[in-house]
This record gives sequence, C-alpha cells and structure tokens, in this order.
Amino acid sequence: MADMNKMVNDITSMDEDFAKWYTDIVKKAELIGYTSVKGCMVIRPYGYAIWENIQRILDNAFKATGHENVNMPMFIPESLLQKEKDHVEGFAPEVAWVTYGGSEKLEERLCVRPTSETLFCEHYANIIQSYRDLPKKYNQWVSVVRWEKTTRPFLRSREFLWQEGHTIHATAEEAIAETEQMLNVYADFCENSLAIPVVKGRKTDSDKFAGAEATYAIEALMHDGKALQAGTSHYFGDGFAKAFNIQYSDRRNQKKYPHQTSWGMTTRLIGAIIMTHGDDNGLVLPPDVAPIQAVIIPIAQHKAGVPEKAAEVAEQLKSIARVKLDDTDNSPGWKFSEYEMKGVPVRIELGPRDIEQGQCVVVTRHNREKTIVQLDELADVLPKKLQEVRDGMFQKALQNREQHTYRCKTMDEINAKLAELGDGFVLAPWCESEECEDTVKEQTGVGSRCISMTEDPADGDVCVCCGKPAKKIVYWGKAY
RNA sequence: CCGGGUGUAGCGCAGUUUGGUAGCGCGCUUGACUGGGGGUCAAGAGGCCGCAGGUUCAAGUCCUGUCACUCGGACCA
Repeated sequence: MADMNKMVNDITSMDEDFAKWYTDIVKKAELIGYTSVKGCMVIRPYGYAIWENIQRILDNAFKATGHENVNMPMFIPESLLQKEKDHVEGFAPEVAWVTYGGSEKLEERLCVRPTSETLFCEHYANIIQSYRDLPKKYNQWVSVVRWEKTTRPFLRSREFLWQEGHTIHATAEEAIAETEQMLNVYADFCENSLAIPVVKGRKTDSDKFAGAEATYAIEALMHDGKALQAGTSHYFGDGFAKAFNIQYSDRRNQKKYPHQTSWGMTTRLIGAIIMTHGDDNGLVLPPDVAPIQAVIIPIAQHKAGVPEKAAEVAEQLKSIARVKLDDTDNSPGWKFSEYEMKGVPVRIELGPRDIEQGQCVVVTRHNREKTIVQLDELADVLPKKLQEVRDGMFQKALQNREQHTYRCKTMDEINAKLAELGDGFVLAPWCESEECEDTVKEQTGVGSRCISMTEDPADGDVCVCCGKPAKKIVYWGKAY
C-alpha cells in the first residue's frame, strides 16, 4: 500500500498507543473511506457497500418490530430546537447554523439537525389527539451534523450517516419496553451479523443523552482494549411531550402526556468492525455485511481452461453468496494480499493443478486456513465456510474481551491491572455519586462506560472510590 | 478554544542548516517474459516547490505576511 511509508514515518514520532490506533484505523479505513472535506467522511464504494448491507439487515429488523420509515427535514428552526432545555444545552455547542438563504440573511437561524427529536415532537403534536393514535413507531435513515473539533475516520466525523428511530407511546411501561427491545435488536445485530460481542448497560446520569430520562447503550471492546459505544437507546419519559405540548385523550377522556423513545446506530459501526476484527494483514469483514463474501482467484490464467473454469465456478456460486471473480492480470500474490487487506471472508484459488483434479483451494480470512474442496461440493461448502468465519471472528473477539475484563475492588487494583494487562473493561462497584465517577477517571484514566444490567453489587460491596456502600456495578473503560 | 507539526509529480518523501540545471521510492503508460503469497526486464509520461510580497546577478532554499491541511489536549455517536 502506498500510504505505508507515511504510516511508518508517522509512527516513529508517536507514542505506542497512538501508533497502534493509527495502524488499526487509518490504514484500514483508507481502504474504504476517509475524513477529508472539513471533517466530513468521504466513504468510498467498498465502504458504502458495507453500510448498505448494514442498512438492509437493520431495516428488516425494524420492519419486523413494527416500525415505519419516514423522512424529516434537515433544517431545524432555532425556536423549535430551544423548546426542550436540556436538549438544547446538550447539543448547542456542536450544531452548525444556516444563517443565509442565497444572499438573504434569514430572520431565524436554522440549525442543521444534530438529531431529530424536536422535529418528531413537532410532528407528534400535529397528529396525536387520541389514545387510538398511539403508539407511533418511526425510523429514518439520514445524515446528521455535529460540529466536532477533532474528527477520526468512521469513529467521529462532523457529518455521519445513521438511522434514528423515534417512537411515542401511551404509557411509560410501553415506552420502556420499546427502549429495551431496540437495545436488544442492536445487541443481536452486533453479535450475530457483525460478530462483535457487546455489553448492554445503562449510562450514568452524567453521560446520558441530552433530554433523556435514561440512556441505554451497547459497548464493545476493540482489540486494543479501548471501549466503543456502538448504539444507544433512550427513554424520554414525558419530558419532551410536556415541552412540546403533546397530549392525548385516554379512554376516560382525560388528557395525558405520552412517553417517548429514540434509538440510533451510525456509520461508526464500520469503525467498530475495523477496530474489533482488523489484524496485521488488514480488514477482516463479517460475512453478513462484507461487500464481497468470496473472491475467486484464477492461477495461471493464460493456460487453457483456467479462465473458463473460473467463470463457470463464479456463475455457479452467484446465487449462493456475493462472489467476485478477479480475472485482472495482476499476479496471484498481489490479489491474495489485496483481498486479504479488504477483508474478504473467503478466497477460492483455482489453478491448472486444481482443475485437473476437480478441486479448488478455499482459504478463510480470519485464520488464513487453507482447505482443499472438491468443485462439485463447493456450493454446499461455501455457506458453511462463511458461517465458520463469523463464528471464528466472534470467538476471537469474545476471548479478547474476556482477557481484558478485570474485576476490581479498589483504585489501586484498577491501576495495577491496567498497567499489567493493558487497557480493557474494568468491572467495579460504584456508589452512584458523580464525584466518585470523576475521581475514578482522574486517578485511573478509565471513565464509566455503562452500568451493568445483569449484575448488582453483592452484600458488603463498597464503592471503588469512596468506600461507601455500592449501589451499582459499573463497566469502566477508556473510550474512543 | 489551547499548543505543536507539515505544505516539492497521482501517493509517500529527500533537498532548506551553507542560495547556483528539480530529485528518490511507489503508482501510472507501453511492450516482453511470468504466474500456487504484492514477480522480472526494458522504454516512457508526469512539477507555477501552497499563495502573495521582499532581499539577491540568481530563491524550493533567506525575510515578511497569508492560506490550507494535520496531530495532541479539553468536549462528543
């Protein structure tokens, strides 16, 4: 790769952690996209194809749980954004403003949506009168803008693509159930389709979404031990409904405030894939979302019969998987490296020797294992190999997470574990005070990622920081 | 917002200290041989040295200004 030189030079002048980050993400991200225009991502075709696959799978899951797709405007009038106090305060520092329309100065500034709660609320206020109008379950696939000061490819860019789901329900119970359901949809998607093991948890108050009553998140551990928030699901209570005066009449003709949720996943998922699975040879893509699931590489193409057989195999596999035949005149070695770098899960090598014996060589990307497969069995073997790659990737990531999850009772223990075993998740009890949360971050470098949903403190557990009785078990970690 | 760094061929860089014909690697083009891990050889194309002033017989190199990009810190999907 041409940019390798730059990488090596840059690394020599960086500390080790940063060099690792750089190798992991910049080198790999450049294959599929990069941040270039004013901190906004340019996503190349290969990267966009990954996103399209992510969209397809998630969208099906949303439809299956009763959501409808809509599209809200990109611009939000300032007055509308101002309606919910916490919400504005949270987003104000990072919104981009439109102040001119053509050469005319606008009477009211328009903000470029950083998220669309306010627009959905405006919509709800217009359409909801009766309990019969509830629930409404919407989703939209759009881009949003947050004027970040520092940007990173796929992990943080000023404009990013995402889906945002917005729902409104008659009761708090229903809304809470929705919040949890979508968190589960996200977690299942990450684990099954992306082969990324995730921790489900609730955000601490200091970390929750601006305007939310509760924020739930899935957190994944990258292979360098840093944590990445891969998706969020918020429960709003009736705060937005009150701010936007959304009311419905219940069965007894009483005016009630409905309860809302929102949830989102972004192109950051592509960053998560890169950072979780990537290795020294480049990307490793989960088969479900890989643009090319299997690449066929003919060897010694000039020899009679080789191109014909390769084309025949490609044709045969076309309906089974996303298959590409690379019949360019690059050398086979070059192609091997190329598709490994691009993370193609399965490679099929087909040369004169193979053809003579009615076989081919199948190589799985995650472990680079070679298997000889009879050509007439290939159609059955390929789906199994793809599954094998998914499972192998998941196990590898899970193992990495387990090796880098430390149970700690004291601050000293946290520092010792991190120093000895490297960055990772720290599982430690907490008293629920914000002061302790801050102190832990200051003294150990790990911030609170989320509160465990599966585990509560045992009797006698005390806060890792202040020593008072613990109320929650928290996942701590360094964040991207 | 604070503090560093860099602008020279498509990409990555050297050349700047000490002013004197514009260089290297990769990529690209053409052809030949090759082909089971980025293969070999040959011949080519490609530059307003970020921009604007200044000093000088002479500026990529020195001076002044300016623009752009980038990295780290603090904040965030």
